[in-house]
Amino acid sequence: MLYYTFPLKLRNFMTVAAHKLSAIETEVIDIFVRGAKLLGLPRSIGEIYGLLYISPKPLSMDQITGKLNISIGSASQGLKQLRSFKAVRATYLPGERKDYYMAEVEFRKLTAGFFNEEVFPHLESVLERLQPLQPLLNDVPPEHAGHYQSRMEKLERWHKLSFDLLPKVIKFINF
Amino acid sequence: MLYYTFPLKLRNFMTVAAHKLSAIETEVIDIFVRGAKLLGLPRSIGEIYGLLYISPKPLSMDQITGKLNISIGSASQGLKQLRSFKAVRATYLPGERKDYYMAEVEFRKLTAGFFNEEVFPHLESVLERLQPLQPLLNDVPPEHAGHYQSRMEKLERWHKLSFDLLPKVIKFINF
DNA sequence: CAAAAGTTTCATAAAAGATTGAAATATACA
DNA sequence: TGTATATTTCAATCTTTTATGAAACTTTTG
Repeated sequence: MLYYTFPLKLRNFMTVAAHKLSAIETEVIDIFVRGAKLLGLPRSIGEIYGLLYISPKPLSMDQITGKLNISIGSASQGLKQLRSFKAVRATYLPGERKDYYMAEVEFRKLTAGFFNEEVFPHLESVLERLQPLQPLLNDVPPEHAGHYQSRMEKLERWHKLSFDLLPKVIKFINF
Repeated sequence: MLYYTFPLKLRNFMTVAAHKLSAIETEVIDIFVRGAKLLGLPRSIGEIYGLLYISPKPLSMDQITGKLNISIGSASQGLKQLRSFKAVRATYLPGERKDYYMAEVEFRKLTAGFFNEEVFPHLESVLERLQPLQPLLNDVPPEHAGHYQSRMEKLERWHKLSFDLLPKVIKFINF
């Protein structure tokens, strides 16, 4: 197996203390770090998930911190969040005291978990802000009242649309 | 029209020098700032778009910087990005030297622009990283070769899936 | 029940990301 | 063409987010 033996400057922005990661692990993790950023998640989440994704067997927290060179705090928090949207789960290994973690690799479960835990709640909070707007319409200059009214209605339609649509999109994604 | 006359501490995190913004403008902008964050965009983008969304007429850059109390740099960059995914467009106003900007308020155009300019390009870059992985498979310990192989294939299937799916989802959103 | 092992929490440090403002550039007008 | 106006760019600064690591907490085991 091919190992890097010193810290590797990768593609001019990702520096990994890679002496514990094989070339293939490094590349796969890189992909997930990128994916995490795309979803607005911290890089450590991408690192942890990537490592577990490619790992042939479940890993303990100290294996994770060791391989990735991240702090136990990061690992604990990252695993917690990954568990919260079911991207990772702890497995029981007989005779072992530690928890061992493995990646959920089913696309449908990942998308569902992410939308339900990370996207949906935020969307709901937008709705709450829409309510108190109506009374303010009274204080609008009369010549623009119509415009304001119609923009607020459109806003509500948008919101309702995305709110109704999201579950359907998730279903659609999962065939 | 109801105006705030001094800086307003809004819901414990959004502080607006609101003396130039009506209550309704402030609330609408607040919603878009939140939405921007949800999409991973800077708050200034949400502010600018929100202001233009609710404004009855197109606004110049100095009107935007004035009303929102943001720098011209921010406004220029923000408008540039908003233009890049067609969320805002410049309109010609006869006899005016400045550019005047108005918000694109059609949901379908917004989503299409955002996906095409902000999401899609990032997805493409993932693909590029997938290619150089194959040769590394040779250096994997034989007992795990099968596992690595299958994970990489799954990764490619994911990627293809999301790549093929996104355009369909966009179409689906727009009925 | 005490000690050890494992994990979480949280104040602080470090890094990343956004905003500013001034200089450079571009455009319009006289 | 020269001046005024408008916009863009970018290094420095500020803000927000993420990572760290030591202490607190929990669980296991002898």
